[in-house]
Amino acid sequence: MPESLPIPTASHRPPPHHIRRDNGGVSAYLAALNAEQRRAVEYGVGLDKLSEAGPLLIIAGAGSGKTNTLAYRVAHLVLSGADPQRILLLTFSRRAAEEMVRRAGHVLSQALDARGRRRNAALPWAGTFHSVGARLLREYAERIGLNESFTIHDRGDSEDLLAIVRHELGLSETKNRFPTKGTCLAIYSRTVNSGVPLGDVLKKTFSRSAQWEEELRKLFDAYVGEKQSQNVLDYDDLLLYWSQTVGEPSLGREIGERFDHVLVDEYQDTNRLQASILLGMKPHGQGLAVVGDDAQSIYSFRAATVRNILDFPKQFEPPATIISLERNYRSTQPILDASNGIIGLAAERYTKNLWTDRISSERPKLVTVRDGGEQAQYVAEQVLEYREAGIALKSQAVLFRSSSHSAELELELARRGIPFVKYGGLKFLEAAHIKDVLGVLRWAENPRSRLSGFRTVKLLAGVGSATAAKLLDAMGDAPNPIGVMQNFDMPPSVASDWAFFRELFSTLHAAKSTWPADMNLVTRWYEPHLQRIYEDAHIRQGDLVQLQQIASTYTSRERFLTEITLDPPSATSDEAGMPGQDDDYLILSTIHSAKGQEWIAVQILNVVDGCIPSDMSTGSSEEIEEERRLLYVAMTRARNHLHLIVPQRFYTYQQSKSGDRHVYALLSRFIPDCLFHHFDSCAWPVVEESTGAPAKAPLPTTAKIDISAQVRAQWK
DNA sequence: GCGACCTTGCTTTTT
DNA sequence: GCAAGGTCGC
Repeated sequence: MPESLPIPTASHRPPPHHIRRDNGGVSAYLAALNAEQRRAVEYGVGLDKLSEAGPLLIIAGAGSGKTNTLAYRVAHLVLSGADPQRILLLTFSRRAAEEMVRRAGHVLSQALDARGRRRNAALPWAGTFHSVGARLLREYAERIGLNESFTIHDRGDSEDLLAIVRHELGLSETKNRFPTKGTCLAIYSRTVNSGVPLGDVLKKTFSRSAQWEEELRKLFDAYVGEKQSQNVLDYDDLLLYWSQTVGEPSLGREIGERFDHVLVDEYQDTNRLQASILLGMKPHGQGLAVVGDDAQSIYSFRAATVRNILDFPKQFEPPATIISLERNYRSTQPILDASNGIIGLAAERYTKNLWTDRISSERPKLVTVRDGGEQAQYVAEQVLEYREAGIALKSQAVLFRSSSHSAELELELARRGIPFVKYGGLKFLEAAHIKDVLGVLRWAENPRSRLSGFRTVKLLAGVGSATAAKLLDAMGDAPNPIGVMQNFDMPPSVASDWAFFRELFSTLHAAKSTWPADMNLVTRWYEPHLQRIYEDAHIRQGDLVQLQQIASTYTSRERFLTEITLDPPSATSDEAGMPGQDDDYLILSTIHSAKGQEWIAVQILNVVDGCIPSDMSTGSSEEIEEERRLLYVAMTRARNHLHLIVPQRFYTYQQSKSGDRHVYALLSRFIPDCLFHHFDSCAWPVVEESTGAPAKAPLPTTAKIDISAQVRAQWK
């Protein structure tokens, strides 16, 4: 992963020489903060007992220096005597966690240098809820009835296990239209994360599956039992077990007391389960500080709820102190005006309008192009123009709602030789060959993982589901599963492959810390199977090389397996391997993955109905409101230049039933006429006046036309 | 019981 | 376009 890209709110971050030695006071370096930021940083610090500070809620608008403020607070706490080992810093995404640690470390080391002091500034307890949960659970495993060698299922694994259980319960008959495994997992996950009873979840969010409530309940019960007997946890379990653990008063107190300060970033993206974890550890809110912006809540599909941040203060007695940051240091006023206009039309809104003193005469551009191809060309030319003007590629980003929206642009960039890195939407863990290799390692790590075992033995030519099931049944409840496996009677046709595998497995299982050598053993063993199973083996081989590289950065198999599941590679590059730090490259990113970042120039693709809002998300008004916030998040990433691209027709995956796959598009409903004055509307390329299409209003039609040949080119 | 072949479905965002 | 699921011949 490349070094973090954005320039952190440069306009107010103090350059090093601002940090001066002072006469023992701790706050000289805080002079660069504005009054509200400073209040948030200093809140509760300086009390006799630091941990006596009551809970704090910081409502921070986009670009208001939120992350910096949290980073300064961490640094300020440490400089005021807090022990970095006893600070818990939680974020939703891994990228945000890294950014936070980087900035806090930066502030801290500058301040320490300025005082001629050296201290360990590392923050060992900073990370996502899921990764911190995994760590704590492994540590407390014995005491809460878990086996500490548990492995973690990613979504694909969870779906597969659910499918197996469903089948065993006889719920997979095709005619009865029982929900798919993906839907089952979504229902399960929402129920767990929202803390809402299954019946209500079905009624509210999955009404089409509501008739299956009793069967689903049985399914989930069996699913949970299966996970427990296989010694595996899924993503939701990392939060659920953590929550249950701290819900036990004695354990809650013990774990809560390990941390004097608990700080949470992007609090608007947490769900009820996460909120219950915080409450379990800090029932009175002592030392608890959360930061968020309700206007940027974009993870409700994961059961995140804005209520969490809105109801935070009154969970406590006395209620939490609220500080809001409304000054924006990132964008120019015209960009903010347009963004405020968009969010101003939201049905519900709690934060105030952002303001800035960064004046500019350049309004955001609303650019109408004919189709996806022209959109790609326009964006590429714009990028080059900006680079000519001195804006590095790294300071520019192209954002889109869905990962697939950038396909045409990626081809165009490759054609023009513009290097780029793409964030989000990566399905690394979902590729079959990656799952194969990880499955072998997981089985070795946790021989009771039936799912991994099943997948692994079926790789052998001549072993199908029947033989695999027989083996795993035999291993199932045996006291010594390895022994059962080594003595298992395989059909003669598999004898030699089986012998090879047993040898590999006993090495893996017996080995003491031969990581990452284990990984090489597995890939070498897997190689012939890869060649046999996949026609495009050589392409997949490349992914395995990448996997090996990642593996070599971890100290043990357990660390690797945990981290690769919780933090799979988040970016891809057009070049082989990720570019180095010194290389310049354009950023492509889903809007979700762009959260918390900023760039000098931002272009947003497909600002049309069907993309933003996604037509997958127009079912309820809540969903539509979230899509509106998504556009707001995208727009507020821009510092100086913002382009919204409106292709008049675009390729869609959805219309396949009627055959036509190109549809005319309308400008996103989030930019109605009354907001046009915030934008410069134009058409591109500039057309001859006689045939010129009106720039402002794309054709108001939903008629479909077929230009399938051009479409197919996308897959070449 | 295995595995080659065909059909069907599915296409959002993330831990 | 791709993967999962089902069918059917060996």
